Amino acid sequence: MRADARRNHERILEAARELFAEGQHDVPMEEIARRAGVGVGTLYRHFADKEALMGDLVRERFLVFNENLRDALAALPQTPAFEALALALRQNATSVAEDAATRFAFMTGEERVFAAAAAEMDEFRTLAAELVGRAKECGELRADFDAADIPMVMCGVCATIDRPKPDWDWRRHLELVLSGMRARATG
Amino acid sequence: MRADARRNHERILEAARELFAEGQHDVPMEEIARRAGVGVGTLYRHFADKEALMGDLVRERFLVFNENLRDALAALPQTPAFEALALALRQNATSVAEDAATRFAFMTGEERVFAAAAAEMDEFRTLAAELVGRAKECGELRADFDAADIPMVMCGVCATIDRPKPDWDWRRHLELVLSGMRARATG
DNA sequence: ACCTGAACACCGTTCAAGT
DNA sequence: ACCTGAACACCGTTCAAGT
Repeated sequence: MRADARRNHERILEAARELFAEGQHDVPMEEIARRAGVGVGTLYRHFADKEALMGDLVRERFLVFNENLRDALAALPQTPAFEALALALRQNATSVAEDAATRFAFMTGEERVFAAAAAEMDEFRTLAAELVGRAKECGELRADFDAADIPMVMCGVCATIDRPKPDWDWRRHLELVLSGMRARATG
Repeated sequence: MRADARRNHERILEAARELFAEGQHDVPMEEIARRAGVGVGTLYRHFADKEALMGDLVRERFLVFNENLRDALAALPQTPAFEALALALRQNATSVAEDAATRFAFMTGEERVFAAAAAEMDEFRTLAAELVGRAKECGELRADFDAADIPMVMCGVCATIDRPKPDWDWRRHLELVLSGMRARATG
């Protein structure tokens, strides 16, 4: 790939992140191209369509998620496994809250958006399963919790993050879910 | 309103429900009009725009939610308050799961969609507050749970309902949340 | 009063022409 | 190889003409 092409690729992603961050709910491809300083044709040369562009944003976000999960695993066993898991989920939610582009992609994205991040999502599942296993072993996480429940509950918290209301607070939502995950004290 | 106009109004809502139920993610206004047997102009005579149409679908769904909450209140005190609340939430989630049109409206709707159902949502909040109060009184619901958390967690479960994945199960999600809501046994 | 559908606007996507 | 932007397709919405 030529140097100018690579630069354009980066500029397009950056322009998308900027425009979504500026608050409009959706952003036209035309506008993303203009902000990136390229023609629409160039945008479509780099990304098959809008879903592919959003897929790349999702992919980058999963790289961050996975780093948070790896940090959590690295903190074991000094940190109790449930607390390490809870911290990683709080970090992931915060990272989504700060990135309007990914949030839009998560909420409106069809299958093809997530297909672009399949490898990273696989790694996410593997790391989550490891962490969930460790937290169950020490009896801090309820025994019937499944690793696949992690993406599911995160999806729920994301929905709250994405539609802020005066009397909603996604941190409360997450803490409530964490509380449901925590094992009850055994008699 | 003339009889034929009233019939058209009903037909349009019915057509929208049908088409969304048939599985496409979104449905063009043109297609809704055709299915209802009217011109697009007529559709726009009955509903200011697409959001207003979806708002009416949301409004009807809230009528069902409120009925479920009233049933729960009527079952007190024979039924324990927390169980009555849990049943109502399960019924509401099931009703959303069976209505693709409302689900789409909930997930993609902007403020204006919910504005159309403002009165019904107010009643929902009132009923939910009453039920939450009763469940706290008997110590079955955790004391720091707020009535406003009900719509918030339901929004999270809706997100799971709306994007089914092979290893996700919205009923599990709801039960997990309910488990987080339940008061811990006091020492 | 209410209905109709051609026409317009907006935005995702393509492609012939350029460097 | 890569870039450009005019052109096309699709869909939400309007409005002049009809009953």
